[in-house]
Amino acid sequence: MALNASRKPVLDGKECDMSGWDMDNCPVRDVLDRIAGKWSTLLLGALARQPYRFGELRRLVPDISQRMLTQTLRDLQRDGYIEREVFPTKPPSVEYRMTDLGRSLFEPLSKVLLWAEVNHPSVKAARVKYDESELA
Amino acid sequence: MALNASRKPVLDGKECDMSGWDMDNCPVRDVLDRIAGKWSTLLLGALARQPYRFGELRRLVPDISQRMLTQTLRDLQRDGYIEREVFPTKPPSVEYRMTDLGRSLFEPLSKVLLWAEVNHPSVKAARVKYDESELA
DNA sequence: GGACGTTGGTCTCAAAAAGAGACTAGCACT
DNA sequence: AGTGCTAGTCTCTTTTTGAGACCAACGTCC
Repeated sequence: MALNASRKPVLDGKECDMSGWDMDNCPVRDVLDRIAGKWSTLLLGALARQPYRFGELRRLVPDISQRMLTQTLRDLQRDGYIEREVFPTKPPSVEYRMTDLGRSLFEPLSKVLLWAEVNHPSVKAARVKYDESELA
Repeated sequence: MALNASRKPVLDGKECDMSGWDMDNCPVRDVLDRIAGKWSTLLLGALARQPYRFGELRRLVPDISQRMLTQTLRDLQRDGYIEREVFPTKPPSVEYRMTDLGRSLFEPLSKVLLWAEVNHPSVKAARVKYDESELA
């Protein structure tokens, strides 16, 4: 059984030590499952810039359904990342804005978004390579 | 229409300026949609520590189905974050390990994981508060 | 004054994704 | 000979998501 050539942590243990993670009651999963949705990061990114109203967000993210927009906003609100305020205009308008907690989350999250933007070519190249080797 | 009280960017524009995002062909979405899956970050976190075999990962993440484990690993492999190597043992064993690209992604990603761990109490508190105000 | 647009949703139905569990093949161990 | 290990795949059911109609109350246009 000489498989395990290099079994030492790749990252500094202080930065992110998952060894103590309780898989059945994992705080990281509990938090991440919510923000890992298809639309969550997108909406957080938009609201990190400025507050938006429901219809503005719908226009900003054209291929989201109203159903998912409502649901995602509710989820983000429930977890405390955004606030919802109704204005008694006619018809009533609703504004969504980021909370301090949301901004605090978006700080590290924006780093990942930036990574994605920068490394998109590498990922696309990897896909091409994989697909080529697959059809062989 | 005095809704828009504070419409200036919340974060430093240099860090993450989404203003130029093309929603119809967005690199960030293209990359993130893959790693935003329920299991992706968990597997990346595990493989960031050390290489694992299929069965080891299954035992490490008990509530993942074999089907989703296979599929998620394939997706991560296709995007170039992990490598798959088959050893001609009997029965054959398969080892998964992180690539340099994967490690480069996991660096900012681990910051988000850390945030989740640290701020889990705040999120749970926000949920309680929301649920209380809802049933009123 | 009646048709139409606007607001922020909800409701229903269809499609896609995910979960549960049986099944595979070849070999080792008992 | 029976059992278990390996890394999956296949099928079936349940959950999630998407597409689109519908809502009520008001403003505007003609």
